[in-house]
Amino acid sequence: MKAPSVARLLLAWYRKGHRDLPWRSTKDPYRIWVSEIMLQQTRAQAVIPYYERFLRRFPNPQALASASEDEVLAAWSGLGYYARARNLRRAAQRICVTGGDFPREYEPIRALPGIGDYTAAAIASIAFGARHAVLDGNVLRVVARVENDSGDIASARTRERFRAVAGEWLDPSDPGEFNQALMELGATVCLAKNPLCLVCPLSERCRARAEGTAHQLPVKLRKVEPVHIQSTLLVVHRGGRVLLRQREREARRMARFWELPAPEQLPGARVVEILGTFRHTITHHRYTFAVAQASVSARCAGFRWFTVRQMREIPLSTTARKALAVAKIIVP
DNA sequence: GACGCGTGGAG
DNA sequence: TCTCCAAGCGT
Repeated sequence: MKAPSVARLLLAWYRKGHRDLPWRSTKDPYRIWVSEIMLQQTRAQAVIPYYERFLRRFPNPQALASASEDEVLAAWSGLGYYARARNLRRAAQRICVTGGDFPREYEPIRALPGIGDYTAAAIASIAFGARHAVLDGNVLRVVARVENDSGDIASARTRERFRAVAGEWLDPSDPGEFNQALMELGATVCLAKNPLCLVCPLSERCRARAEGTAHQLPVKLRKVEPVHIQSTLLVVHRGGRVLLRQREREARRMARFWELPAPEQLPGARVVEILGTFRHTITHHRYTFAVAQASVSARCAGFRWFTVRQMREIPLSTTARKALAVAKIIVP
């Protein structure tokens, strides 16, 4: 008797029960799109509240396209990778200019800003049933283990090989559900650290499990050394308002975000008292910030005063949020 | 191909 | 406390 296919095993497992995530209950390409962008390098748990708030605020591409960049960034603030939000808005504008309907084919979807191979395959398969296998971190891990393939997943050759395997596995009758099932398996069973092989529907045909190599796959060679940085953020408040500066439009990262000044950015400031410290990591940069209460005598060109209420309406950096929490001006 | 980009959770 | 990394993309 022929062994059941990967797709059959996987879909049977998936249909038996999976996490109830809000974007699973829709085929609206706009909602699928927003969820896929938010999920890039971001855990589902972190995405859920942002997804729901974002869609209430921008329920369709037209609403998103007509919003200001600051409004969109404010809704994204805290989620990270802010280029995603800028690209999302730009893509919505492009969609609205070209008729207002979300593209239905892989190629035009792939051509939108912020959409790469993964996201195009995810949207095309989930929203439109197109036969494209997704290749994300979950799929790479599952394929590496089932095939017991120790290729470096940062290399293009390995990724092409893995993509071919996922394409072989793909269930042509429901590519979208198959893709989600494969990613769900990676997210909940075929875990990076501690794979739950005992409950895995693919364990019978998993070569890494047979060889005992699951925990060391997939192989990723490159590694960036962390850099430790110490700095100070100044909290200047006066009459219930706090002094903030805005990053330049051209800044490489977090452009247009409002943040607290460092001492060198506010030369006239006088430190009154150190209120505390906190840590924050941005990619491989590990910051330790001291939070200092400070005062200024003169007016501060390029700065603006914000109330706590106003801060909810602007893109506010997470370092500023953490520092203002240390200063007990906002609640974390 | 290698980097840079945010954040918070898990172990 | 520290490391690793989670539904990637653009340069």
